Amino acid sequence: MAITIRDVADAAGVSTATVSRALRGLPHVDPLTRERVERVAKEMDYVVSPSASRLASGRTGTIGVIAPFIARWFFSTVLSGVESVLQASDIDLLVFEVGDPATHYRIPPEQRLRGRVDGLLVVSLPSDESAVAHLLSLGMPVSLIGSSAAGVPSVSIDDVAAGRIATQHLINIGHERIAIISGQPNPTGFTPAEDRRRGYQAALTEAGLSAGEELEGYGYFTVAGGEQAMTGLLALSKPPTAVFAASDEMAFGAIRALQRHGMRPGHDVAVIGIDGHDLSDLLDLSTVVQPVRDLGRMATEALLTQLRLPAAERGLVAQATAVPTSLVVRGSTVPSQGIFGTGSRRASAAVLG
Amino acid sequence: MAITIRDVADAAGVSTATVSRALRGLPHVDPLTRERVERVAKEMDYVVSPSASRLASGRTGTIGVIAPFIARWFFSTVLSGVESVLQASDIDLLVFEVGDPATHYRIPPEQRLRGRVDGLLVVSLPSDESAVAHLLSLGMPVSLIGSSAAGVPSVSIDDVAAGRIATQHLINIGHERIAIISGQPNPTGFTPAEDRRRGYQAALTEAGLSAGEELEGYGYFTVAGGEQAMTGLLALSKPPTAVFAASDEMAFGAIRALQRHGMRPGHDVAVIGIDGHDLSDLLDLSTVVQPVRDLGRMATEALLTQLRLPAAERGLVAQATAVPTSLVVRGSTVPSQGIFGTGSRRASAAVLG
DNA sequence: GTGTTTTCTGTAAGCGCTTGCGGCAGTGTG
DNA sequence: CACACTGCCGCAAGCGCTTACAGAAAACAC
Repeated sequence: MAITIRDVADAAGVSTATVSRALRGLPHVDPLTRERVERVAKEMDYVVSPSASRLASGRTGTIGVIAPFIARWFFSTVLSGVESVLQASDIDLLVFEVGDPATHYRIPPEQRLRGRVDGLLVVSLPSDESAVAHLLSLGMPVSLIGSSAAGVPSVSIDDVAAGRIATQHLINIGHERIAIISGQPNPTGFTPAEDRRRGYQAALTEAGLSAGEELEGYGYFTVAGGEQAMTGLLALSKPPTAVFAASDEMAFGAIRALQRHGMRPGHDVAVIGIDGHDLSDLLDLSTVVQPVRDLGRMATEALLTQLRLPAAERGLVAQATAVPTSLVVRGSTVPSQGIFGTGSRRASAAVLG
Repeated sequence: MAITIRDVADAAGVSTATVSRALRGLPHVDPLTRERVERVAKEMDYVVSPSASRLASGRTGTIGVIAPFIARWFFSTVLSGVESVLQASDIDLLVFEVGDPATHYRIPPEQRLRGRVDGLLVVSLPSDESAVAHLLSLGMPVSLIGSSAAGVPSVSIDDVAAGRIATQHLINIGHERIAIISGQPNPTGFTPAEDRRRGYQAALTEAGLSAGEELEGYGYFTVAGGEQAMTGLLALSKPPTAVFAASDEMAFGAIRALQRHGMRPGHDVAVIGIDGHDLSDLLDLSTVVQPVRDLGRMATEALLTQLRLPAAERGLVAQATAVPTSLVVRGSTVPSQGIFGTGSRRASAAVLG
């Protein structure tokens, strides 16, 4: 049915070996021959059979992305960054959704990977020693996104610094009773939650503030998780005046909890998140922006670089790249503006007047 | 290196053919033999080589998802629905991000697909005749998600009905000057935008209201697009009192525009969207909820069913499935409540009291 | 008991590429 | 002019499966 390399070879008057070499840009092919083969192949609308090529070469031309979820902002944004790089490189993208890092996350078993992908991008790997070991035992290039581990290349922000920046901002605008909402301090959780908390604590300590343990709220990295944690904090006899949420979605949840209590973010309680979520602007949320799409992009490029190297030279460059973040201040941390920016300010003024 | 079917065959004392048949659950294998082969294969930790299997069988065990974007709520949610079905079936998922339907959307060229996937899931296919034709010419099972076309199986909501329901709701709560924000009436746009507008117009007509053309706002299906369109509407000499946005993200944009103008959604201008976006609850947005994850799930199941059929029997069942929606009313269409639901209501009550 | 099925299993021919190796011109070198 | 190179190219052996097809054995019929 479909035309094969044999057909092209015959039509071009060369052997299949030459067609293969010519089409893949390998050396040892006469420029004129190459040109002729390319022309013939194009005319015949020939396209290499991926399966045959993979079987013969042992390479799959595919990389896998392992992520806890697909449908959440952070992960889908990373994914689109990955895709953008891959599009130019005719490498395929295989997606594995593996569930929550804190609970049922698990790297697809070797059988699911072996022979399917040449390399792996792992998003939000749990800070579990064995997970890292397992990953390395796969014997293929790996690149982490959004978390890091010794001995594995990774691309992420400096989470400790991000937590510190967010917290310092709250301190700078005059808060002293500052809570945090983050993921459970779970051994199998993932490092960013832990690191951001460390940044938070460091900032408090540096400012001479104490971080009461009752000001640490935990929850899933979701709107619901943030809402629940914030609700808990509001129930304290002495609630915080400001909250640092370890993700924008958690911050959204905090905002929601405030709303439900008839309070206004920025006005009654300051809120800041981390991420630079698409909708943080809409919700007037201050946040430490991380270039999520670039995270995916950079990690992919690093992985592709590895893959292009002969296997022997790999792994010598397990680099951990930290990309810069930027603080974006919005109404949720500017008391005088209230949560809804211009609009609410006017409305409030009207009511108050 | 890796162990092959040959090794298993030798260890089990049978031929490779028998191993192949036994492991794939084909008939004509003695139960005892099958059991033995399975045990040996397991002990040896054998896993079939995908490339070899694909080359020999001509099947790829992979389906492709073609979507305009990956990082937007609707698409990533569909994708996760697809994944959830695939996870149980050891079929691989290849993702193709193709860009905006209204502009540079284009189905990956045949060469990119041939030999790579057995079937295709196409999300938000442009209502372009040639795109459909191209798709069918691929000669592989296809299933559309979120749009429909004659002769191709599809899973989507009834967009006309959804538009009508949303608009009727606005009419029901007393509005007469109702605007719409939707995508450009572009021939290469995608059908939902068009259909939702038709539902809007039908509802107006049925209610004896006229739809002035100046009340039709256009923009991209994004927050920015919605904001821009809403801003235009607000600049009218006689702005609408209610707005139906063809997607929740556009509705978010509309809300944002209102905020910027010092107006409150639900209070000054009613807003309703379509989608049931994760954050519509947070923004107190009324919306016509569509079960997006299920869309992906159902389409995938339909596709898998097709793939399991012998090629000859396929295509006879090009069914267009319409899944039900549900109207969720929130503060953005309940004037007395204002935008912030319970919280604001209480606040208002306090103020009013 | 012979002839016919049925059930199970093996043989072997691919599937369409890649790649190590060798051959054969053509070009330098002494 | 013999020699060794160098540059191109073809041969052919796989890569690890799947799947007609055929054969052997067991089960059944008469």
